[in-house]
Amino acid sequence: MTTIYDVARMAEVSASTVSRVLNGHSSVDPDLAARVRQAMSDLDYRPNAVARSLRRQRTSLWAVIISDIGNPFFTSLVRGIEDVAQEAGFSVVLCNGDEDPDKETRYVTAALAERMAGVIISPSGRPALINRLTEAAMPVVAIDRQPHGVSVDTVLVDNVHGAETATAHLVDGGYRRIACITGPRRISTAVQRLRGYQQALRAAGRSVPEELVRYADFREDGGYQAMASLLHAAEPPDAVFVTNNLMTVGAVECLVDRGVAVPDRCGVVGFDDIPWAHLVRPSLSTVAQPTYDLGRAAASLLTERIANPAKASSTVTLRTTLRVRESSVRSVPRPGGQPVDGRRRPAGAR
Amino acid sequence: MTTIYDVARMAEVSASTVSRVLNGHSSVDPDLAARVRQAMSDLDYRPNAVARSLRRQRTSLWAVIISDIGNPFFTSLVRGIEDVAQEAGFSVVLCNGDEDPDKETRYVTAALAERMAGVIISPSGRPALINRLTEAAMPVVAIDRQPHGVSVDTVLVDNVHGAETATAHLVDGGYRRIACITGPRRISTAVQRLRGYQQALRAAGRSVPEELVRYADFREDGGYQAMASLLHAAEPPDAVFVTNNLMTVGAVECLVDRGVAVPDRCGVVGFDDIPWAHLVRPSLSTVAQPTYDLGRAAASLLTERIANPAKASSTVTLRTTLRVRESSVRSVPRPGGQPVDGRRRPAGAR
DNA sequence: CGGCCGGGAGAAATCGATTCCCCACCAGAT
DNA sequence: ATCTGGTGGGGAATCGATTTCTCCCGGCCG
Repeated sequence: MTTIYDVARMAEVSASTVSRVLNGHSSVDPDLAARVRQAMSDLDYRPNAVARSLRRQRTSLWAVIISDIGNPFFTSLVRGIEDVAQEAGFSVVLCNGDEDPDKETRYVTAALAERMAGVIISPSGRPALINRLTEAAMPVVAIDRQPHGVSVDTVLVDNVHGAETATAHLVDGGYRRIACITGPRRISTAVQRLRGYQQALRAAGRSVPEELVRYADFREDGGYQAMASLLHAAEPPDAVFVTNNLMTVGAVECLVDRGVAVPDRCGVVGFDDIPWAHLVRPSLSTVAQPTYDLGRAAASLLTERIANPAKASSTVTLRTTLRVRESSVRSVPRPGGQPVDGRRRPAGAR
Repeated sequence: MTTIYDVARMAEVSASTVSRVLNGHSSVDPDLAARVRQAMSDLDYRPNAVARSLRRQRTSLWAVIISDIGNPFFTSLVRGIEDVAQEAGFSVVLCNGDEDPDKETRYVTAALAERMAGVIISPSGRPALINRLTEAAMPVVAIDRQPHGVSVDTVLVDNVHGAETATAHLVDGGYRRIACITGPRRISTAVQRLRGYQQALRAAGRSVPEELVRYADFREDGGYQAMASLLHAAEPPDAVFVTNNLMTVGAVECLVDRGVAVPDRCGVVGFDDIPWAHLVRPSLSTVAQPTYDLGRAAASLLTERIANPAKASSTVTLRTTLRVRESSVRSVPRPGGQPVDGRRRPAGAR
C-alpha cells in the first residue's frame, strides 16, 4: 500500500507538501503541486482514511441506524439521506437495528468506537442509547420517533394531522363504527396517531369507542391478531384505521381470511405507504409519509449540527398525504349496506 | 475522551499492560488485570477503534454493497450476513449502490480508504470494480451474480435449475404457449434463467418459441412493457415465466390493466419471491431463493478468505424452491379454456 | 542599507493503540 | 552459588496522515 511518504519521495518534496496538495489548506508552488499530483497518479495513491481520521479526530462516515431494513418506509428515506450526505462530502453506512435492542446497542457502540462523524437513528427502544451518543458529544438526529426526555435534533411527520385526515376520510365515506389498531403506548408515533383518530371522531361529533381501540406491536402478526379481536367484538367495526404499514397488511390478511369484504363490509386506511399498495387487491388507502424529504431533512440537520455543535436542538415536522385507493371507498356508498362486489374468495373460505 | 494512558495512570501500570488486558494476547498478573479493569470501568473507557485499526492495519467492519435497498431480495440476505458476522466479531455496514455505477464506485472507494476488513458485493456493473478490490488485496465475496473474468469467491443460486422447475410447472399445468421475460444479456442470472426455461421446454419435447422471449431491464416498468409487447404478438402466450421479482410485478400489472385473467388466460411464475406475494390478487407463484442462507454462505466465505487470503477462490451454489400459489394454477384445469373466475376488474379497463 | 514581514517548504510532534525489544525477577538445575 | 530458562511488564517504535513549528528567502519600508 503506497503512503504519503512514497509520493513525497517520488515527487522529491516533503510529506507535508503532499498533504498540503491533498487538502488544499495552504498554498503550494504550482510546479511542486503538479509534480505531487503526477506522483500520486503514477503510484495510484489512495490516502489512508484511518490515519487521517486518527489525526483529525473525526471521520467522514455517517451511521444511519434504522429499526427494520425490511420496512419499505426506510428505503427512500435512506436515499434522501444519501443525496444530502454526498453533497456535504460524507459517506453513509446503514446499520440494521432490526428492532433488536442488542443489535442497536452494538451499532451505537461501533459508531462511537469508530468515531463516526454523526448518527441518524430511528430509536426503537429506551432513550439511554441516545444519551450515550450525546454524552460522547456525537452529533445525532432522531428520525420518525420523538425520544423522551432527551434534547436532540428530530425529524417527524405530523402524525396527529395525518391520522385525523385518514379518520375523517372514513367518516366522510359513511362508515359508522370506526376502529383503530395502534402501536405500543411507549412509542410516540403510536400515541400521536391514536390521538389524531380520537380528535377526528370528536370533530365529527362522534364519541370515541374505546372498545374499538387495540394496542399491538407494529408488526404484521400483531395487526392480524388485533383485527381478529375486533371482529369478535359484540358490535364489530365497519372500518379500521391502522397506524403502521406492516399492521395494515396483517389486518387486511385477517379480513380476507375471514371473508369480510373490503371496503364494503369493512373499510381500511393504513398509516405509511407500501410500495405495492396498488397491487394488493383491494388496493390499500394509506397516509403516505414524505420519506425522501424526511431523509433530506434529517441529513440537513446533521450537517448543521456537525458544523455547529453548540446550536440549540430543533425539531422539523413534515406533512403527510392521504392516498385514497380502493380499500376505503365503497363501490356503492350505502352505509351499513351489504357487500356489493367485495368477495374475492368463495364465502366461508378460511 | 479517555485514552489508554488515562487508564494506565489510574491503574498505575504501563499502557502496554492495559493493552494486554484489553486483548488478552499475553498473560497478565491477575491483580494488575483487576486494577486495570476497575480503572477502565471507572473511567468508562472505550478503545478508539480508529487508532487500533491504524496500528493493526485492519478494521472489524465489513462493507456490504447491495445493488438496490428497495429490493426485498436483500433484506433477509443482510440478516444472514449479519448473524455470521457477529459471531465472527465483525460489524456490518450496508452500502446502497442503488444500481448506480457512480454510487457503487464511491462505496468501493470508501471501503478501500477505510481499510475495511472485507466486502460483500452484488455487482451491478462491469467487473473493473471488483478488480480494484482484489488488486488492493481486499477480501471480497460476490453474491447473486457471477462476475466475468475475475477470480473471486462467489455465492449463487442454481438459476438454471430454478428456471427449469418453474417452466416445467407451467408445462405440467397444461399451458401451451409459454413466454419468457428475462433480463439484460450481459447479466449472468438473466442468461442462466433463460437457459433453464429453454431446457425445460426441450425436455418436455417442445420447441423453444424465440418469438416469445423478451429481454428487459430487471425493473418493474421493463416487465410491464415486455408483457405488453408479448400480448401484441401474432399468437400471444397463455403463460409467462419472468426472471426477477420486480419485472413479475410489472408483468402482472400489465395483465390486470389489459383485463387478461390470471391464471386462467395467462399463467405467471416469477423468479425470486416477494414478501407480499401472498397478498397480491391473484397471489404470485414464485421461485424462492434461500436469501438468508445466501447471506450466511457469503459471510462464511468472507471469514475464511480473511483468515486465509491465499486460499483458492470457490463458488457456492444453493438450490431454489418453487412456491406454487394462485397465479400459475388454473381453477379448472382446462387447457386453452375460457377464463372461469379470473376477472377482478371490468373487462377492457385500462 | 538594515530590519521586518510574509509566503513557502521541510522537520518534527501528534493522534491512540499495538507490539517488539529488553530487562528484571524467580524457580529449578548443575 | 551460579547459570539458565521462562515469565511478566515497562519503554519505545510504529501505523500514516495532519499540523505546528521553524527556517529560509525575497520584497518592502523606514
